[in-house]
Amino acid sequence: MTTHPPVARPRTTWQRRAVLRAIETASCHLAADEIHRRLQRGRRRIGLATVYRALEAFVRAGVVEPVHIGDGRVRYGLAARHHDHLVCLTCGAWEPLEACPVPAASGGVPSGFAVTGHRLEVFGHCARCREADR
Amino acid sequence: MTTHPPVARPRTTWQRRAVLRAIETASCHLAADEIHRRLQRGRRRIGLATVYRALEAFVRAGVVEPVHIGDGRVRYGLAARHHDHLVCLTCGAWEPLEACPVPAASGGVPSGFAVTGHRLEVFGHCARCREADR
DNA sequence: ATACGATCTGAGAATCATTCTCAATTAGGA
DNA sequence: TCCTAATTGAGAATGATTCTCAGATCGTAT
Repeated sequence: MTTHPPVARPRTTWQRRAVLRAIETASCHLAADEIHRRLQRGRRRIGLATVYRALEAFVRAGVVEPVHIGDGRVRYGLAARHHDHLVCLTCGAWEPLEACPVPAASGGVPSGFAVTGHRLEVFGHCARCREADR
Repeated sequence: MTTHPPVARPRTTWQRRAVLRAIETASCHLAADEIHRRLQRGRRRIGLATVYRALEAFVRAGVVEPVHIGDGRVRYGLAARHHDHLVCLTCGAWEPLEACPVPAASGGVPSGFAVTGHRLEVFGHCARCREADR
């Protein structure tokens, strides 16, 4: 038999290309509505629901990675990039951590598990908030 | 001068004690509405908004730690406990990582930043999914 | 113990991100 | 080109979280 499994094959549309391009060219992670707003600047309109659907497809495909920074909305970035962050529990500031403190060979991971990446968030209070708090 | 800074000093109320106790006695992370539901079982009623406010206060105080697992709601656990996880990108399985691969002295953190904790998520594909995928 | 002011609470409305609905459009293989 | 399933847009629906405000309560000073 030649029939392939009933798996949905994603289509290539200008909308999805636009969403991916927006993420690729962004200097930081973008929330869905930010991507949507940026795309409104072009000639053709794109619906917010479409942006969400495209993001869902990319995340499922492993191309894009969702990140929660605690402000109530999800941000998206290329999965290939490295994402470790510093989060201030007082003001909510969220900034990338340059040096990655996670050893390449992650200890404690079961032998059968194939590691493809990781995300580290370091919590605490930033200098500014500690200063203001005293 | 004896006057203390105009910083809000949190009060101890039975509601906050109940919320903290619910988190402490839980076997896993709880979402706000789960905590609320558990507390409804007691004699006295407690409002959902109060649960959220208590959680906010505890998170700000560094006692409780919020965790996003991607289902659209935030879960809470004691900050003292360690929370590193293994996430399978294929089946979505999410399990605690016993050994913590993150060095105690997190490198790359600015000197002014007071670290109170961290969260690590290691992505990949579990043995079971890799087996089923071939 | 009592008084008083600041903080906290409850209930429901309001907000906001995300998902769903459905008719119309479109990608892409035959 | 044709056909069909996948995709889209607009707005409604959903669901988590936050806000509002009057009344209850905590904790310090008296």
